Amino acid sequence: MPRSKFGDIYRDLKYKIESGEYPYQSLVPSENTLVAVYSCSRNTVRRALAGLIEAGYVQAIQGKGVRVLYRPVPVARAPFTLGRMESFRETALRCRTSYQTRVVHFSMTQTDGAMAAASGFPPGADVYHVERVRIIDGRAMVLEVSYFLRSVVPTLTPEAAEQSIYAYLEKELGVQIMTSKRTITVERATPADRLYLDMGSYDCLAVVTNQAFNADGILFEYTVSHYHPEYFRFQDTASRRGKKAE
Amino acid sequence: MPRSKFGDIYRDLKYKIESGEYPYQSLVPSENTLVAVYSCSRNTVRRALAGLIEAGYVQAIQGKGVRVLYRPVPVARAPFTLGRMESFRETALRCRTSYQTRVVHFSMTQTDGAMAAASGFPPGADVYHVERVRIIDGRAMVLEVSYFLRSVVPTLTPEAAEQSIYAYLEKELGVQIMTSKRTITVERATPADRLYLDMGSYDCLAVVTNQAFNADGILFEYTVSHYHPEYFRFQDTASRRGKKAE
DNA sequence: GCCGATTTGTCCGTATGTATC
DNA sequence: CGATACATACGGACAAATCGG
Repeated sequence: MPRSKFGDIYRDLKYKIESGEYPYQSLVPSENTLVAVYSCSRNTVRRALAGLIEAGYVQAIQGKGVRVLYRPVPVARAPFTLGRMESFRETALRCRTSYQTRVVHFSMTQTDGAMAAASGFPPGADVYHVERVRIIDGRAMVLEVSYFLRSVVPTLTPEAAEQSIYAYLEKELGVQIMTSKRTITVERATPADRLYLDMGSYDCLAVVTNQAFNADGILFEYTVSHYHPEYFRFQDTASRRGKKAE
Repeated sequence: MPRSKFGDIYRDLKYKIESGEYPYQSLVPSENTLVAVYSCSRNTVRRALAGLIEAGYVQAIQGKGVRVLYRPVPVARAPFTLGRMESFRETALRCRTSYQTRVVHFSMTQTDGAMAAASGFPPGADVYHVERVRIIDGRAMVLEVSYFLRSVVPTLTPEAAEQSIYAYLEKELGVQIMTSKRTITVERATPADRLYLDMGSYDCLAVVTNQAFNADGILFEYTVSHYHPEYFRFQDTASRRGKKAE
């Protein structure tokens, strides 16, 4: 379902880079060449390139060309990588591992003052409270504590939570995540972490708090994920100019 | 030094959002309105908005408008925040804290096989090897192990490393970081960490590995930073569509 | 439910500036 | 200097989504 031309070009170029057709340190064809290849305007080519730049795949150099910075990641050191906006299920599929979700808590409650301040929910709002353990290759590696706003997510069941909640939200309720704010910190393992995860001798873990907004700009999900250190990895790319020059 | 019109508009809108003129959940003026306000084309307005979307400040909703998602962060919980591309010095200044850098190792060496594989440098390349401890408010909080490619950075001194290396590179050598790839993991503290940092009872820390490319697309810096858990925080925003639709 | 106005999303063409070679 | 390549900016056109009458 190609919904945009620049998206098609983005994916095509990305594939050509990943497959080695445009190797590390080489220059991709010039914008004008790509205009001819894809039969589109320069504007459209530039939008596709902008996506690759943001993804860290290439770097544009004025007057020279667009250089490939992508190199395949050694698989051994990438058991579980964050970076893009994807669900646990998508991540597991991408990594080709067996996965499983266990719901260890499910209830309905209301936000109190402290929780509202931390999450961004309005105080006294009705929310679902779900706690899940993510299991990869038989090892419990993530403990996720989630809250869903009932005014946006009116019905939620432990069964849906056991599967992919996002698939359920999108297909059954028509709720889509449009924007997502994430914060990563390192914190000491709590008793709950030790109870549910195979912490071994580790006493800290990676904590990712996530706020998700739907298409109406309403904050409807607040999730705190506790990752086992050995299964946490986050990748990121930053470019200096060309975007905002702050 | 306003070097681009869309940059000016981006900064102006950002300021208006931060100052509360466009409050949380409100809609900023429509694109056509902004075109009239700033006397520019719609394309230019849209690029400014694209920057705000990527920064997580706003969310565009087709047919409705552009909604403000920004809310000021509680200062108490933000001692030291990564997220943008900035140097230690810039971060310290932004957080209005006293800071200090101690160079604990300085040498010239060559990359061996394992190091080359991890860093991305070519094997056998001449590099500077620098280890620095970052001190904030009297507490040693970051241990940084850096390697600089000598073919790009021909001269480097312990004195320059004690100050801001990036300022030195940019002003003295004309070397600029254009693209930067970052990976965040959580790892067990090493003896070196315990030696230099006030680890207390923590046995893990946040590890940020960084690869920096210059304007020619050459990888010239590889840095591994070990952050004390209490002083590490990373923020991020993701948007679903409008960019690449992968 | 329909229609029209508004608003954002996509795409095109063109022109000019700036950096590299 | 000229040719090439990316950066910025302008203008116009149509599609898709939203909302109100």
